Amino acid sequence: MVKRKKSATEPQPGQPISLKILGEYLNLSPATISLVLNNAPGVRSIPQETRDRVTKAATKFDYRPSFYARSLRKRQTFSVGVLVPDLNDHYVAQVLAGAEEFLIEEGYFYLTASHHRKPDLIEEYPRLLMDRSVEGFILVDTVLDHSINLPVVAVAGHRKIEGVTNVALDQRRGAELSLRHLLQLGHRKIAFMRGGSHSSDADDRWECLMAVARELKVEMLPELTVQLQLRTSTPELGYGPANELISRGGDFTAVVCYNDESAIGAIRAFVDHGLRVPDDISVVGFDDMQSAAFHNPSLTTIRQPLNQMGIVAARILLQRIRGQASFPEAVPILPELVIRESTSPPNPKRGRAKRG
Amino acid sequence: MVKRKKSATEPQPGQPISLKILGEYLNLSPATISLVLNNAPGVRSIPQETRDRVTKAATKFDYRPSFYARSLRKRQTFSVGVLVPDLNDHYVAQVLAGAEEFLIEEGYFYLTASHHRKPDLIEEYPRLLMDRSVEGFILVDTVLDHSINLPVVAVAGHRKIEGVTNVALDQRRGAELSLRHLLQLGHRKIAFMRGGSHSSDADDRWECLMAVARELKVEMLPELTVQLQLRTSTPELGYGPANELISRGGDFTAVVCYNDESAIGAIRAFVDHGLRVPDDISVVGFDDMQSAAFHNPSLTTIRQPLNQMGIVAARILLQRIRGQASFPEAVPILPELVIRESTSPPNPKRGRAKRG
DNA sequence: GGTGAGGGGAAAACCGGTTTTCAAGACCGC
DNA sequence: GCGGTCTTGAAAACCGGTTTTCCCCTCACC
Repeated sequence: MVKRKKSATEPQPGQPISLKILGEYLNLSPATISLVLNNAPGVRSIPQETRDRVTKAATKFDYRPSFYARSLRKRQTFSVGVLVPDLNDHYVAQVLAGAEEFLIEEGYFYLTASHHRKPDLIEEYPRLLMDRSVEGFILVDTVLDHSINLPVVAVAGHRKIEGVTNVALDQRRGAELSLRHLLQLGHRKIAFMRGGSHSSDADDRWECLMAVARELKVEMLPELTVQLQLRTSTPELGYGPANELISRGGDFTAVVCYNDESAIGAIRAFVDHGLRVPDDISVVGFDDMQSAAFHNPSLTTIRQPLNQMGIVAARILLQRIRGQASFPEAVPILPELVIRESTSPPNPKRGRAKRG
Repeated sequence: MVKRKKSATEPQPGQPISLKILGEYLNLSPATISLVLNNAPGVRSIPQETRDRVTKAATKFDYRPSFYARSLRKRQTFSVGVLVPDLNDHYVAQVLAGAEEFLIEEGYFYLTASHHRKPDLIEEYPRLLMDRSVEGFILVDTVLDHSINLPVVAVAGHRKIEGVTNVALDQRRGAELSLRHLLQLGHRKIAFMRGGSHSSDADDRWECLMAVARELKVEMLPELTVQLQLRTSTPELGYGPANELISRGGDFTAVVCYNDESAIGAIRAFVDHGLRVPDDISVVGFDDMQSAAFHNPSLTTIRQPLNQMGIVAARILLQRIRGQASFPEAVPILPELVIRESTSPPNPKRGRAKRG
């Protein structure tokens, strides 16, 4: 009776199982096992019985291929890089959550890098991530100043750069929604906040506001416009600028804020000056962040489907990575008006008196 | 005259540069180049002139070693896994931002997975991340139910599990701060919110509250306590429970909320019932999230140094990964009381009338 | 002139997979 | 009894590094 050579080695439990170990146990070559487990073409020639032995052993020892070894050979890492200004930002977090959802579903993970809007980091992080062989990038509210030799999808407006697909809100429609709403309520004296120049949506949104204001014959007075300066993602963003508006003594009954964060800061500033929102001043935000409905007063705002935008960004990125022929050059997203408590008709009794 | 063999190949620009390519260009073996670039011991024998040629060529062609190849051989990936319930959560985002700061400084990147508190994902993600050879885990507000064969550091309380280091707030002190503050203001009828059972801090915080309440002789009446149910990270978390408190008709002048998010929801609920904060009801939050100071009213709360906790977590994790002999079993963090507008002495004129 | 030491660098093994090539034996037809 | 095809699976090359081993050459010393 000829015994089949006995398994040389029963793998030690607790040790990581490699193909070689498995091969020794099964008296098969690593190559064969790889073929079977991947159901590769060419596995055809391997009889069912052997295949079963292989899969059974793999299950038994909970064989888990080394991702790094596999990636090295296949030149695919199933990971992407994500560049954000700061994780502590509603906009960023919501977009990221959406993107993650889609990526994980597709077997991708992502490496995050927060650049805090520092130019040197915006320059450096893409390189570091490329060193780690990410297959593409998602940019959230981040403007790149050089092009990258990989697929890139940007959420929030972006200058046209070769190879960057934009997932951008239809800012023009956003401007229409907020201005029309205020006009309908009866407001005519409207103040405006322009986003900081570092924010990638700021310029586009501003231009759309100007264009729509012109069409709707709303005046944008210089003394009633302020630009955000801070790079924080807290309501402080709008607190100072709102104070500035007040101290200029301008006459206005409503403010169109850059986003919800700054709107909350602005409301705080108004309250601190004894003004009531919306009775004395109506405030319109932008984004509809999760707490907007619970603020006091709750915010009237322009909703961006941020989660959805993250999903879309991830989907397009993977399409591009997979080299699918057609992907959109830019994907427009439609905002909605959400009416809550922070806007109301202007109070006729209370024209804001000029001060100083 | 014997010519040195001419460089066989000038690398094509645009092509990734490998050691082999560089070797052909320099007429050196890949091994030699690796030695030089890493300044490995044994490089001693290589003359300065050769070294210079190597470094110069590496710079010239911007040689960037393949991270995957290197990791494969060195069995080090310089990456860690981060498990969080949801990116859309102030607590999580702040801790994460802190951790990232430290990790990147040390050359580490991290892979994030949001499990949304689903048990199957909490089970699955660690495996997926280990497949990708993370060297350790940071858990944020996440309770693991099985131990992991890698260093793990948890932020927010965690059951004692083998191999998990806790970076946990001193909840007892937090309880003291909030209760003492309310007592000092004159409150005696205090309502309490207990965190949802899924939140890893909830039980610990609750027990500390009970203990401290007993010591300070504050009654915790069953009809004045509610437990959070939702798994969201929006103020809605506290909105329902606060309504519940009101509809029970209990008599209370202050509420200790589980966190700021629920406090904001609670305030909203009170306002919706025509109650004023703090005039009718004082509200204490927990966390001191970034917008707490800008809410209306601004929140009195117990501040957790979340950013710092993230940094500490990352530092300890790296210590453990590097096998440094001593690392703390658990790291206590001290909270602070931040007094703002949402608390004030109770209004003697207004005992909350029972309804129903 | 033989030997030993040191300088310089190539060669090879390795990490753990994937993929292509190739060989041994069985079976087949003539 | 001999070439040809089919099965089956091993062997080898490869991905791009790191690390150990080893070899050759020169020079000094005896």
